[in-house]
Amino acid sequence: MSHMTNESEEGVLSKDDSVTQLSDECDGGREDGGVILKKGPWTSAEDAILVEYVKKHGEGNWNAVQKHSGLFRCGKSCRLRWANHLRPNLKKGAFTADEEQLIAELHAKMGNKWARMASHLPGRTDNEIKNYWNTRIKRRQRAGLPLYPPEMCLQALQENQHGHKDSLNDGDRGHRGLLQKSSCNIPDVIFDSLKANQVVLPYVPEIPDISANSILLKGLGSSQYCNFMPSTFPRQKRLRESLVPFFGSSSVRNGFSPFDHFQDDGCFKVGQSFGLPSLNPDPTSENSLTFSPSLSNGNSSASKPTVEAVKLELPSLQYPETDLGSWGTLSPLPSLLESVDAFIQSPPPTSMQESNCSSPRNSGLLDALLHQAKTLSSAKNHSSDKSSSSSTETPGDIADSSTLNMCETEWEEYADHISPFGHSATSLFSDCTPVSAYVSTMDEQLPAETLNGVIVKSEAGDEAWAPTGEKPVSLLSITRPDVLLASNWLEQSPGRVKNQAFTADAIATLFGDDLATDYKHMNAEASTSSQGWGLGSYSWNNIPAVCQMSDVP
DNA sequence: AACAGTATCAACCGCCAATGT
DNA sequence: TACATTGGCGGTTGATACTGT
Repeated sequence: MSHMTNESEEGVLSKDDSVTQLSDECDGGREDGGVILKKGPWTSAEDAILVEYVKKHGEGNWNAVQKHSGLFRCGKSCRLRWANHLRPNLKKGAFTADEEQLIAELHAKMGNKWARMASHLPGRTDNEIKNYWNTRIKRRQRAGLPLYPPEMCLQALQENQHGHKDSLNDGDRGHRGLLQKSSCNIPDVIFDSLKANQVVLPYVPEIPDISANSILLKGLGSSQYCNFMPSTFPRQKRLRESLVPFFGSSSVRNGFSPFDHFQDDGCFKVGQSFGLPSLNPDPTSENSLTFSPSLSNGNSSASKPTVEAVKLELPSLQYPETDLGSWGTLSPLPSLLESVDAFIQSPPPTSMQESNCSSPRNSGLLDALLHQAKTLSSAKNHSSDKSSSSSTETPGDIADSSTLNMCETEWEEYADHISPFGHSATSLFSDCTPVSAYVSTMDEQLPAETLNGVIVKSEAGDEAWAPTGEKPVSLLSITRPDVLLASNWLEQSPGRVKNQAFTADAIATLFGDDLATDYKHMNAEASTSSQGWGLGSYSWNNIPAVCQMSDVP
């Protein structure tokens, strides 16, 4: 008959444990094999029993502990107790500065892989590291400090740039391989999956697997402190948000964009980790863009009244070890920007080969919107121009165009103006919307600038909680992959001239003729620019935030 | 001193993959 | 091959300690 042995009878239960014992007797431990297993804090006597058992029988076979040692603990509990508290060589006490830095470094590379991180920290347990990260580091971020020390980011990226593998990486190659898939290459994974779903389903309402979501969030540098996109936002609204970029036009004129750092998620994370500012359109200064020292007063997690905070994983510098060098160079800022620019102009071929329609790099929401706009434009002009875009393609553009067309075809199947990726894709991008938690140091370098008279409209749902004394800031993002990829897509297209005209029509349809005119004009300039950057950025500079998907018929 | 809010820590839970039967 | 068991992992929760009012 099952029973819960009174530890006092065995000399196990101490006075201090009486409450626990009573509690266990009340709601009971888990009954397992006729024995009610104890839960709650371990007593020293239990520890002694477990230690003795492990000395005799070694680790493992934890379920046998209960059977053979008289401990009324489940095997899992025994293993956990041993691993976290009883095993030899455990290092207790606060983390040293070196350990803290190492944790940050490891987290930057691994994300929430606590066990793997623990393997690099002798004497430390995954639980310790996890708790540490969830408390001290978060607090650090709330205080406005960069999550990852800049010097660490710099070092790590420089090492990657030179193909150097430090001891940290050596022990984790297998995982690194995985990371390469789950970090910068995550979008491919996710969107491959999404595409697969699309084959079966006409509409993918959600990514069912939270892990996929979290992976993408990791990869795209989301942060629970940098993100306040409500997960329950109406799809349409979220899609609209995902399509409303906020590029400062100064980025074109000056040849420098504060968001050049963010041309891919890895680079974004670099920037984020460096405490680079986020661009927060200030709804109160209608046409201006301001760099806000957002979320820097430590209250970011307190959320805001109107927007449900989405609990997400902390950002990570999960860059692909081998690819990063070609993706971006982290060195003093100008070099970084140059590298990113270089990437923008010459994205790694592998990314195009490996990714497909489902990859946000050459497809995604912006493509979909553009296509939609094109369709509208075509209808508006009573001319079917659908084949024209493909007709301008050159053989070298097959890959891009095919994937684009593929997406367009699929996109057409979604008559509700929802992303072909469904809510998930939208929300994924939305959820990845970074709102920097770091104090801007670039306010003076990059003064606020108008958006060509376009009124920035901020809705309640667009508003994120802002630090005390500040007004809610819009979440409209400048680091959106869809924006970035759109820039790429437009830039790379050999049939760009026609596409530009075509796109201009689309923009005219969506946003008005003025913008389209500006668009064409700027494209003419951009096409001669060695920067090769103006097209995407300018076009998105001028898309008014007031445009809503709901406006699109 | 009392109370509330927050931080910290230990432990549990559910899921999943590997392994065994 | 199917099912059960085991171990590992990450997320979450609850108790306690700490701090500020």
